[in-house]
Amino acid sequence: MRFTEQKMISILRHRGYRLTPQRRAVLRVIASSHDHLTPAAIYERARQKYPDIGLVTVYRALEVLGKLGLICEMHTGGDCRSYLMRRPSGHHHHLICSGCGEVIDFADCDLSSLEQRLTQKTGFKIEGHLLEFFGRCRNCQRVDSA
Amino acid sequence: MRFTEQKMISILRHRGYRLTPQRRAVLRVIASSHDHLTPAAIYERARQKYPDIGLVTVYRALEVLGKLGLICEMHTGGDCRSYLMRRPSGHHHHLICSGCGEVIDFADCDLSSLEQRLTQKTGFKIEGHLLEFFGRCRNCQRVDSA
DNA sequence: CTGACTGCAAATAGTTTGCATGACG
DNA sequence: CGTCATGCAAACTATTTGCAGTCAG
Repeated sequence: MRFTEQKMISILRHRGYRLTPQRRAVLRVIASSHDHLTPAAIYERARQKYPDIGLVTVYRALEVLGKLGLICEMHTGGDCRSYLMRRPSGHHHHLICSGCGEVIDFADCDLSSLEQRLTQKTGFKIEGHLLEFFGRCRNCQRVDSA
Repeated sequence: MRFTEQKMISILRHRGYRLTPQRRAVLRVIASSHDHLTPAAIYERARQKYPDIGLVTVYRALEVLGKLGLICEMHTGGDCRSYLMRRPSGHHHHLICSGCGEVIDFADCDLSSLEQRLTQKTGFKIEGHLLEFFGRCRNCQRVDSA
């Protein structure tokens, strides 16, 4: 379901972008994390493998990766900063642990009956939706009750 | 379903906050708009009724109103800035027109079966969710096809 | 080679804070 | 009248842009 590093690299090349060590570093950080990361967090981690990378480059890499559909933004309930994570292909949603930040993707949402009802009631032509669940993962539940 | 201005004022007082002309202005702007507004937009509109208000005051008023549960944040799909609008009581969701920004609230979402499935599959204890629909309102559909 | 990419520094945008003054209750 | 609230300016954080040098292809 997830993009492999190789796959990502080939998509990058195929669309005429260059593969630089910096982009590879950003790619790896995102691909190897289950959490949603801020640009700053990605920068910090990328620096461990590639100390000379600049924060600006991280921003620019994220922009490119976003354009290619390899990563996507997160919308957490609390503050509204944009978080990012790797992206399986196509339509999907997130289940986010409020304890550790782990993110699980899922795709099987059935909102069609709700959508129909809303369309009838409002006359809106519905084109998309955003659905995210918040909760505690198994680990954090254990910690909670300890 | 929506809070009246009177109701809002009484809640404000009841919780020990003062009713100032600035807060009243912010309250009115939000209460009288069907769109989601940025702090800056609220500031601009409030200024028409109360020219001396400062942007900082708008931020602080929004903080208070948020604390009281009279307004809530919006999460649009596109950029991640926090938008705000008046709030009916309790749990609800938004249907947002991508054309004009009109927002319609609704509360009748049934996600319990999906929630159960996710809980079983992942072990997460689900505590909440964020659901928003995007589309075109009747008016904007008309404009689109013109 | 050469145009795309990087890194620095500086600019910009959005939001928060410190503090003296003002006004709600 | 005593606080709480306001408004200004300045601080801060997050992100974007300009530009000269660098490197992937």
